[in-house]
Amino acid sequence: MYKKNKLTTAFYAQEDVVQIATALIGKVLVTNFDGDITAARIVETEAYNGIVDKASHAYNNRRTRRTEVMFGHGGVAYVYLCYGIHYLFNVVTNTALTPHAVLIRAVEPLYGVETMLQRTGKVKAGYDLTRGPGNVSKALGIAAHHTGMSLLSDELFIADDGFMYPASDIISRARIGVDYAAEDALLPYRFLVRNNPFVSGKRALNNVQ
DNA sequence: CTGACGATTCACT
DNA sequence: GTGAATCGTCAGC
Repeated sequence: MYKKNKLTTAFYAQEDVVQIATALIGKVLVTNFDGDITAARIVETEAYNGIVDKASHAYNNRRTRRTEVMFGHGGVAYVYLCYGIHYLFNVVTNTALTPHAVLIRAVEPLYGVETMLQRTGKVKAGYDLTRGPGNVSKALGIAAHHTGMSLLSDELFIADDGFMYPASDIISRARIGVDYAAEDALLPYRFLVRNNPFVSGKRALNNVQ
């Protein structure tokens, strides 16, 4: 399912991470772990612009065991534990030594809802099933050990199924939870689909022009 | 080795 | 709106 339409190495290697974060809106994130297939359309992303971005883990060339994967080539997963509880799934972009990444913050389920319910322990498939980055990883079965996995693999990849949101429905906002990043916290690096109920944050703010 | 903390979520008031 | 949960990571000693 969707395997023939995987995004390519060239897509992930693009120079402008903000452009990639925009382009990922509407694409399909697919996981196939242990025979359980789940797929969901991306409706919210955030760009992290490498060493010059105070909100990025790689700011100022901060290179540690955790961030090392971002310093490799694009097209691989960067998954880390946040607040000791939630795994956040990122797409590494650009080429080696340019540690760009895009955080997938919300998706809309397309396939495997039953599996998502099992993974999350939820009984009902509401908007909160895949709303917010922690929930996205949980529903799709993504955890820390997937860090470094290629997005060209058959277990974890992103595909283009031809669907596109109207450009006017994709809007930008300041990123969430990055107040520590000073002036960079104000950059409009968060992209979301207007009026989409799976998008995280306060509803009203997403519906505004 | 130690302590502080986070690209969050959920239950509760 | 507020606060707790919970642990890997990282800087500092």
